Order: sequence, then structure tokens, then C-alpha cells
Amino acid sequence: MTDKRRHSWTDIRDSIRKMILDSTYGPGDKLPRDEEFAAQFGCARSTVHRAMRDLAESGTVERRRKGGTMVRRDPVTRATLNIPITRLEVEQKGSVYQYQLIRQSVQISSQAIMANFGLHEARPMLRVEALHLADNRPYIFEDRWICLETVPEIKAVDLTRESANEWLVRHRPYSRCDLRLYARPGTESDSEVLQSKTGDALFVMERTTWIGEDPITSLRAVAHPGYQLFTQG
Amino acid sequence: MTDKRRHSWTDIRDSIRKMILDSTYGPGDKLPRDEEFAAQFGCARSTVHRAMRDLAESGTVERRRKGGTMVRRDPVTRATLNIPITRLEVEQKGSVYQYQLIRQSVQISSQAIMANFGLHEARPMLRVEALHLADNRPYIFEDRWICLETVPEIKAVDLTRESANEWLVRHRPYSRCDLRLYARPGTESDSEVLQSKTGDALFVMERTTWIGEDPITSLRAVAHPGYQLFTQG
DNA sequence: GACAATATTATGTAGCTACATATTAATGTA
DNA sequence: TACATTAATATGTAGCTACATAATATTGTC
Repeated sequence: MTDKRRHSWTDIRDSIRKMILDSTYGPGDKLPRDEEFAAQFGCARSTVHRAMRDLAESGTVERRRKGGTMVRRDPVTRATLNIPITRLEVEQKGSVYQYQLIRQSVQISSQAIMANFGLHEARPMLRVEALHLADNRPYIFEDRWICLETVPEIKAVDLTRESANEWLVRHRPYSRCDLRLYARPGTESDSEVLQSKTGDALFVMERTTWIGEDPITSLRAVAHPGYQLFTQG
Repeated sequence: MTDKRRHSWTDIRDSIRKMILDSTYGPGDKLPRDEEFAAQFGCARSTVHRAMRDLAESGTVERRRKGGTMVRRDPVTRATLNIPITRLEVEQKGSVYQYQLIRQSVQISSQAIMANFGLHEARPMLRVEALHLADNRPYIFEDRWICLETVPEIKAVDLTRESANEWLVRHRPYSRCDLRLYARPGTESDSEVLQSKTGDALFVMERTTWIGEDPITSLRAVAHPGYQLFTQG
């Protein structure tokens, strides 16, 4: 069946993928056990396991202990978005980055923010409104809420100098992240901060993060007209 | 130093991450070799390797053979977008899915499409314009170019019945995918297909895929006003 | 000193064993 | 029959060895 001495896990993965694509195994079908595949390919189970993990990560198959491996019924396109610190995003384009703190205050979490976090009770939060600029022009406006119970240290940070965006990314890892992307027509108040015209289409990114079960931050970032989010993978 | 008999790779990963966050190792610093970490934690090199691979995938560190492991200078937020087949996206919301083929013709690739693919010479492609509907209302309009040299079988597919979106996802794996997301004001021609009003902000997704070096498809999908892209991870 | 050939080194992978874990299937008991 | 207990099973992980690979450092030659 097989000739090569050693098999790379990518070869095994590609072979299995091919079998799925030529419908040797169709959507919803159960695949052979890893051990069986290993015997079939003449490699170790660990190699099949490595291949399977990749297929599971890319959304091609679904694995469950004891349940075995199944071909996913609904193939998905998975793309990894790299969302850098806004400062770096600006600088990488060769532009001069600037940052303005617009407002900052301790508030009780609003209904919308509670919904983002899935909280039932209001919590004290630091609300930070700030503007990121590229070459002296508005780039992204962010309206951010930071949970003071989870991140009390933020009170000691001088947010006129360092953006909350940057401080949080550098000091607070998160275990879960919700992301919502959409388009919205520019309003009156947008035009004040973003210098946009009413009628402009604005790109909005909403991001909410947790560490374990504890809320960290929830923000809405509105980008300047013409902004594009781009990924390669 | 360590008490537990066995160490899970997630524990090791978290320990290393913690050391990076409390600046035991700062941005740009070189981390100890895997073997050293293994000795330090009292675990096997393979366990450290597993942990490191995860940290590299999440963008926390960067690894190079012989070069060792470095803490990334520019931390990024990585989010995985799951882009399902449009039909499934609609059905999952409990809506009735419909599909309309609007136009279909063989054309020479336009300048814009050649740029997307990075091609220097024009190639024959199948251009397919189609509308996805949810509950009889326009959902997403897609303008798609399919490379006939890479995917000749598409000519035999009845695109009035099955969407190119669905056929390609089910039959053509890709090895590379570029994705571009942005907002655009609705135009006259948008309002025809999407029943949008001029002044509406439309969410646009551009996707280009290759298998190896060969172009597969490049498309611009314009969503109805109010559309949101959402991910959890 | 310049540059090619060679050695060194840290990560990457393949193969093996043993055991952990989750989940289903089978069994026992009231 | 209903439900708790136990067994069986496929994937997941940890640890080990050996070798592959890529990138850097060293050496040798002119």
C-alpha cells in the first residue's frame, strides 16, 4: 500500500482530506479510528493524530472521545484575523501615529455592555473614549468599557499617554474573545470625532474579552471612512 | 522546584505566558531553549514544544530553527472567523434560504481580479453574479470570478440550482485565502439587487483563494444593510 | 579579508509506550 | 422498566528516543 519509509503528518492530512473531497467519506460520515488509519498508511498513530488535529482545527472534521471522528456536515471557511495594536497598524503603513484621550470616567455598566458580557448585574467600569490618529487625521475612534473588578490596575495607568488598547494587550491576556463586525452609516456625532460626512459608510468592530469567567473589556471601534481589514492565510 | 508528577502542556504554556506578562521576558527577548524550560519545569521537551507551538500560533512568541524562541515585539489579537456556506448561515438563523443566479458568462479576467490573484497575464474565467435570499429578502449579493484553468469542472455544474459558493466549498479545497472586509455606501445598482436605499452602509467581504499557486476564485460579497459578522473564540 | 565549505545548534517531526479522559454501551439491581 | 454502576473504547496527553531541517557559527582556502 505504501512505499515511503516515513510519512509526514501533512501528507497524511492531505490524503485524508482528499478522501473526504472525493466523497470516499461524505459529510456526516464516521471516519475510521486513528489506529486503523495508521495501519492503512503504515505510520504511527501519533502521526495520524497530528493530521486529524489539523483537520479538526481547520473545521473539516469533528472529533469526540470515544465518539470518533466525523466529517463535518457544514464545511466552513476559517480565516484568522490578526488585529494588531492600533499604533502598530498605523506605523506599519508608514504613517505618524497619535492618540487622544477624549473622555474617561467610572460608570456603572450599561445594559448594552452587560449584554455583551452576559452579565446579570451591573458592575463598576472605567469608560474610556479615545481617538487614534494617522498623519493627524482620525483613524479609529474607540468607546471602551473596562471592568474595574477584573482590572483594578487600570486606574493607575495614565491613559492620556498610553492607550488602553495598548496597555491591555500588553498586560492582560484573555481566554475568550467575541468579535462583531458590521457597517453603519455615519451619524452627526461620528462626524465630530472622525471628520466623516453624514452618508459615509463606517466600519465598526466590537470586541469583548474575558479571562476565564471574568469580564475584561468591551469596546466599539469605529474606523474612518475607507478603512479596510485585511488578512492573508 | 516542581511538585506535580505530570505537567499538562497547558500549564506549561500558562506559566511561560505569565513570565512574559510579568516581564521576566520582555518583548524581543530570547527565551531559553525548550530543553532548558523542560529541565526547569521538570517535564519532557515535547511538552514544552507543545506549549510553545500554541504560544506561537496565538502570536505571543516567534520561533525559528536554530534561532530559538523570541517574545514577539508586537502582540496581536488573533480571532478566527468562521465563514459558513451562505445557505447554512441563513438556515441557522431559522430563515428560508433561496438562491438566484443573475448572470453567468465566460470572461477574460479584469485588471482588478488579476490584481487580487497577483496575475500578470489575463486568464479565462467564469464570472457568476448571484443573489442569496433569506425569507424572500436579499441577503448577500456575490460577484464571483472562477478560474477555468484551475476549476474546469465548474462548467458542468448547473449554477441555477446550486450556488458556486456551495459547490466550491464542497469540492475545492484551498491552500491560501486572502480576505478583505470593509464598509461601502450603497449605490444605485446595489439598491436594485439588495433593495437597499442610497445612503445605507453596506458590509463588503472580498475573498480570494488559491490551491498551491493556482488561482481558484475571487469574489466580492455585498451584504444587506444590517448584516453582522460574528465570531466567538 | 572575502567567500565557500563544514560543523553546530535549536526547533521540527516520526515513532514508540503508557496512561488519562470522556463518552457510549452493557450490565446489574431494585 | 428505571436508574445507577461498571466496562469498553476512541481520542487526548505525557514521556521517551532518534533523526530531519534550517539557520547560524566556525573553519578552511585562496
